[in-house]
Amino acid sequence: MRDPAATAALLDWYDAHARRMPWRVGPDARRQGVRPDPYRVWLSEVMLQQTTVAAVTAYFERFTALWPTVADLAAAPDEAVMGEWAGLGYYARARNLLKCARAVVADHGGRFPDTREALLTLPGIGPYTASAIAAIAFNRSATVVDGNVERVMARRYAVLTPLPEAKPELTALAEALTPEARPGDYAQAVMDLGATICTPRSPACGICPWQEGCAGRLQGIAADLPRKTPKKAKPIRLGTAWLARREDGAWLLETRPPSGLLGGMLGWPGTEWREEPEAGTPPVAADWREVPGEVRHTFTHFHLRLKLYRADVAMTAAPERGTFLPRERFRPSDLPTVMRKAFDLASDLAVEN
DNA sequence: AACCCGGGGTA
DNA sequence: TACCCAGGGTT
Repeated sequence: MRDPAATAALLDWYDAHARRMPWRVGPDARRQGVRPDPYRVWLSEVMLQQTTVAAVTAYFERFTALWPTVADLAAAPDEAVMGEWAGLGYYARARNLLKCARAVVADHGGRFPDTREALLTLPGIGPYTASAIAAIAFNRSATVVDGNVERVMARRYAVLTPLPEAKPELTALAEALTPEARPGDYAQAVMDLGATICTPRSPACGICPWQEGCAGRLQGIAADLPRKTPKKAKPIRLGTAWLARREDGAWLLETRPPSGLLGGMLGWPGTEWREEPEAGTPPVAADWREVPGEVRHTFTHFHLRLKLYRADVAMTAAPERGTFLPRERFRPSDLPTVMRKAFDLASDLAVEN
């Protein structure tokens, strides 16, 4: 049900308190009719999938400096993009980012389509991102539903159904409430509200522009919403990795398979990661030394404990797995975090030798 | 519909 | 520790 008074209160609050972000157009420019660049909106929204604003900002600045337009990104080598994405997580996003940029250039003349429906056909653009780009970049009245919006709706309407079962209900409530005017600002306003006032714990209901219409607050249950079905405990998986350095300083690395965990990223040769330990074979014959300690890292659905071995090998070494990456082409920042942790731990050992 | 997929900040 | 996050793809 539309609520013009609530919409006005929210937009007033947004105009006064909108968070500054590199991909946003400031209020002054917006009043002069400046629209955000669809490329920058798209890039920021993909980076923001399951990732916080604080984590995204530096990556966004780096990407737009390296590749100012979608055509620049489409022309970039895969390894360059995967390397720049390293550390941000959910690496399927980076693969789909490139696919999408190349599709925009090849199929849409280098311009993003301006409807939610057309945006939905592009790789890596789902219901949330399609609505966000349509509303923010193209001023279309699309309903944006992310974790913030789900929480705000669950509280505003005191929805007791637990997530994820409640998703359709919360989406319908958000759609019914979406106004026709200023769709992009409205979408970002609800999300800002969820991020800064209607927070998961200890919501600041006393300063909320929607406090009067909020059933959750009236019933005193806002902080307990949305309800969630319990999650499964994460199992512990074990693995071994081998870090070999050649005499010329090159490191033995692999490009991981294009799909699955850390797909398409650089990594150290090693065993599979399983709950039961696995012996495994080193990738090259050498005098392997055990690295004291272990790497601990938590993924979406398991905890990993990684045992490391390190060796210095001759120029004549012939590895059965992996490729020696020359020192000048190896940047530790190109590694996903678990692999960078392994490098850091093994490097400490090298100093002692 | 269920499952897979990172990483960091926060309480 | 557990939870949270401007979700999407695959099967």
